[in-house]
This record gives sequence, structure tokens and C-alpha cells, in this order.
Amino acid sequence: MPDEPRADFEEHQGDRLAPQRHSAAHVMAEAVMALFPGAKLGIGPVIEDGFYYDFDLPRALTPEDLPAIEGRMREIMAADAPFQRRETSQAEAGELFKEQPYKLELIRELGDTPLSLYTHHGWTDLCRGPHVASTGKIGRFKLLSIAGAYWRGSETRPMLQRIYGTCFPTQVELDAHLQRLEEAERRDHRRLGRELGLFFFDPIAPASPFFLPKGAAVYNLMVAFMRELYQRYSYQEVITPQVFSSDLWKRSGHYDNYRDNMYFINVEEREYGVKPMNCPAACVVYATQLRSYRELPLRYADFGRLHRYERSGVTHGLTRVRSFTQDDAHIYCRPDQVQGEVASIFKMVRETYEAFGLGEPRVTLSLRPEKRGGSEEMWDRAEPILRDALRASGYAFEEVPGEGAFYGPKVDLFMRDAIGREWQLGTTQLDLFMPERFDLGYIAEDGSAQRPVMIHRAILGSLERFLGVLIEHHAGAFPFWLAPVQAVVIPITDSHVDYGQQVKERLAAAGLRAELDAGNERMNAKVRRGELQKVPYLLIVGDREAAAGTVSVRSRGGPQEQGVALSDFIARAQEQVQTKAAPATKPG
RNA sequence: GCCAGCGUAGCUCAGUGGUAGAGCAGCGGUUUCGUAAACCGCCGGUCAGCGGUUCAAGUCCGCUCGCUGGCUCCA
Repeated sequence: MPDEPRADFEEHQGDRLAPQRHSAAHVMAEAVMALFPGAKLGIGPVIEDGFYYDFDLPRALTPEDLPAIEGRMREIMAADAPFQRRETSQAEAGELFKEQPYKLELIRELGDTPLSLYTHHGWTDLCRGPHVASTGKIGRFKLLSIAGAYWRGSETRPMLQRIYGTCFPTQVELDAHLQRLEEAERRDHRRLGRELGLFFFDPIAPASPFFLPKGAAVYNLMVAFMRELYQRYSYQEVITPQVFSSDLWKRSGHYDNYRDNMYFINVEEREYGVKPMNCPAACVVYATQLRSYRELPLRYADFGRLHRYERSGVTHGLTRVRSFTQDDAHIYCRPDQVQGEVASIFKMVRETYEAFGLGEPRVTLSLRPEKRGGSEEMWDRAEPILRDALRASGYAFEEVPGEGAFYGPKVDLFMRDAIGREWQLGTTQLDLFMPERFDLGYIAEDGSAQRPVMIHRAILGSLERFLGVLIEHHAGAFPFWLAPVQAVVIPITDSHVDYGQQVKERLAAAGLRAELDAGNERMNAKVRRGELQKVPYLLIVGDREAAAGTVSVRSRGGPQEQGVALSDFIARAQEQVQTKAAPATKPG
């Protein structure tokens, strides 16, 4: 099945390989207990692409411990010891695991549920199974990393040591997986950001990116793209302050609910908070006038810079930062307009993901959480609106009960990064709460005062995060319309620099982002640099081109074309910008 | 924030308690070349920071900062 798409293939494999991977986890636990007498066991499940097991050990593991554990595991596998299942009682299990406090906790919680034990090689674990027939059937594995993990995922419980491993039926498949991990590293946006001169980080502002000219160019193209959509979808852009008196945050509820993630400043004995979200500012804008039903829906877009304090261990490249901008907008509308607004948002989403060359996002609909505001009736009304709009949008989606915001249900869009981590990008949230807190109203047709519905939405979400995911998705080879440098003109010798300069100027005049590589190097070196920088077009010019007014076009990773009239190239390039054509070739 | 690892030139990295190194990049020169790295030379260091151990610390110890992988969190 070599032609089958990889995602399906791996998903399929993951299910099929679960017994092997889970058995590998048991063997690893046996090996660890042999090497660390007195080790306490947590749990050891199968995960995507592998397995882990959690341990409470007398000392901290280091990466140097892994080969010894792997060695012991190989011995156990070589013994080809059978896995044997047997049922057991609460009492017997309690006795068997009396030295294992974490297991005892699990046994107690399982209560009357039938318990089963799996034994291999004289070593027994509490386990539902299934397992492979014997330790020789596990396949090839590799231990990958060590990490801390709270027992039962709770910050208040002890931190155990987790060992991650991966396992495949054959060495070839294992090697292929390890190679995929290496490839993912090569398309890591943090690495490409540096190599392509897009952005950097400096300890002087932790978790806050600096965008270099090329990165800023892409960033601004993203903003320009959204502004173009706003024009067509009748959004109005506003610009709002960065720092607000804490009075605002008290009113919006952020002071009570989000203070720990905010930056505060004290000036003239008054406390101010740097904005972590734009919504309260939008409400202030809304409230400046008495509103009529005639002017709704009002769609206020705001590219305001947000600052959120994120705990030091959680930040990550561009995908989790402390300073960022969203393609944020807040829509105020009448209840009967919500449906149409949400539908138009999903239309924007589709247009946007296509233009950026991304596949389908994973879409979730988050429903009422336990702790929530508003009446049941409001939720009963709000949830179907989103559900119906989603169905109409054609996106496959998954409903997640209990995950909604306390102020309303929401739809989130997720994309994976190079190593499979998912990041939330766009979001659409119905807000049944904030209009009330800000006492927003409008005068209805019958002259009565009514409360508008507020919709928070972002298509790209954080521009920083979106860019990070976008870089990894394209491995740095942006679609032509987004490429920070669209073409590099490469003169073959000094004598062609003048013509190269003319070419560059004509490209610039045509609205294309072009550079001239006039340095004192052989053209081979310049071609190489252009390819490494993933420039869509390299335009080589020598005697023939200068004489004929043409360029030799080398497409990124693709074919060459000699003697293309400059005007033809420009027309073609402009067309690609217009249509937002996808990259001509596979990124690599 | 928690657990672990890491931090040496702009980048990638070597350096075993005893004189801080290489390649690339940069700079100067030579070369003028037809589709992925021309050649010669030069410059480049608070070994993350602070403190300690030692005759002697990039190397050992402690603290701080930053980064990485997880965990928790993620209005």
C-alpha cells in the first residue's frame, strides 16, 4: 500500500500495532524495575506512534540510562517469553501490588470492575490487554526521551518520570519513522525562521518574536490578505489602545478570570493592564453611540497587539508566545442575524485556508461547560446555531461537550505542526455575556431597547502561530503570492549586472518582490543560495538574455525555461499573485 | 510553574581540571564563470551570567537567566 496517504496509513498502523507497543511498554517496565529496585509503577499506555510508561524512581533518569534499559529489554524479547492473562480479585490484586502505591490507587478506583493481570517472563502488571503472544513478537523499538509527568495529570500530585518509546514490526519501518522525525526537525519553523531570515528571538524579550524584514513582509501580506477579505465582507477596522485602566478589566471579567495571564503597570497610583484580548475594547467602541437596529451587524476588526503572560515552560517558537496579534474581529448583531454571520465566517475560513495552501483544519464544536453564565435557554438557542452553520459549511467537525467558554459555545480550528502537535488557529465564539456586562444595547424597529449578540472570531487566529504552522506546512517554500522574495536575478558575470539591475527594476515596478544577486561569486553559488532560501524563481541573465530582453527562469525545485521574454514572465507572475496559486512544486 | 537535558565565534559544532579550536558566514584580495558551494588571506570569544572548590575551571559544585523535550495550564 505504498500509494496510500500517510495519515491514513499511520492511523491504521497505530491501531494494528497497539498490542506490540503496549507489550513493549510492559517489557520496558520490567527492565526498569530490574535496573532500579524499588521503582514504583505508574501507567504505561500506547500513544500515537509508540508508548510510554511512568515511574517513580530513587534517582533522576538521564539520557545515558536509556541504552541500558534498551539492552535489558532486548534480552527479555530474545527470551520470547509468553504473555499470559488471568483474572484476579480486588483482594489478590491488592496483595500482589502492596508495594505499588500508584497501582493500589488504580485498583481501588476500579472497584468492582473485573481485574486482569498479564504476566510475561515472570513479571506481572495490572492490565486490560491485549498483548502479543510472546515477547519475541514485539518487533523493533527505540526509547526516545525522558520527561516529567504528574501522576494522573494533576499538578498537585507527585511528578513521575516518563520514558517515551516507539515500536514498529520491522527495522525498516522503525527506521522510516525515525527518519520522518528527522525530516520534521528540518522543517521546524524555529530553524527555518533563522535559516530563511524571517524572525528571531532574544533573551531580552523572552517568548516575544522579532520579525526581520522578510518575516515582516510575510506577516504584512497576511494582514493585507485579511484586509482584502474585510473589504469584501463589510468589516470595518478599528485601532484601539494597548493599555487600559484595570476598571475595564474588572468590568469585562478578565480581572477575576484572567489576571494571572496579564501584565500590569502602576502609574500615578492607578493600575493599568496591558490588553490580552481585544474584546473589551470593541465593546467600548460599540458603546460610544446609541445604536440602531439598522446599523447592525457591526463588524469591528482589530489587529491590536496582545500580551499574555505565559508560564515559562509553555512557550514555543512562534506557536506559543507572549506577544502577538490576531486577525481579531467582534461582530455585534441582532439575534436573527447570528446564523448568517456565522455562515459567512465559515465561508471566509474556507477561502483563507485555500489561499494559504493549507489542508482542511480539524474543526471542533465546544458545548456548554459546567461552569457557565447565561440561562439554559440561551445555551439551547446558541448551540444549534453554530452546529447548523457548521453543517452548512461542509466542514467535518467533532462536538466536545463541556469545552465551551463560560460565556458561550465556540468553534475552533486546529492544524498540526511538523511533528504532529496540534495548535488552535481560528475560532468563532458566541458571547452571551459580555454585551450584558457592558450594558450594550440597540434600539429595535419597534422602539424598544434590545441587547445585541456578540460574536468573537479570528480566521487565522494568532498571526504568529499561524505563520509558524504555515512555515512548517510548506517547509519554508511559501506560495508565490506570500514569498518574501519572489525572484532573485542572477547575472552570470559582472558584465551582466546592468541588465540584471534593469530586470530587477522592471519586476519591482510590476509590484513583484525581486532582488539582484550582484555579489562576486560564481552563479552556481548564487543558484544554490537561491534554492536554499526557497525563492520561487531564479532569473539567470547572461549575454543571450541581455541581447534578447529575456530571462532564463529556474523554478523552485523545478524545471528551467530558457529565453522567456521578461514581459511574459511578469505577466505570468502577476497572474500567480492574483490567483494565489499554490506552490508549483512539492516543498522539500 | 514542575521534571529532565542543554547553553563554547553570527550559524553548525569539537574541546578527557593544565596555552580556546574547525567548517560555514563576514571582511580584503584574486577570479568573470550558463543553472546547488571558485581560490588565497584576515578578522572574529565575558566559553550564558554570578558565586564557590582548586596551584590551575570552558571542564567540578551552587544559584540565576535563557533555550529544548515533556507534564500542567491555555478566555
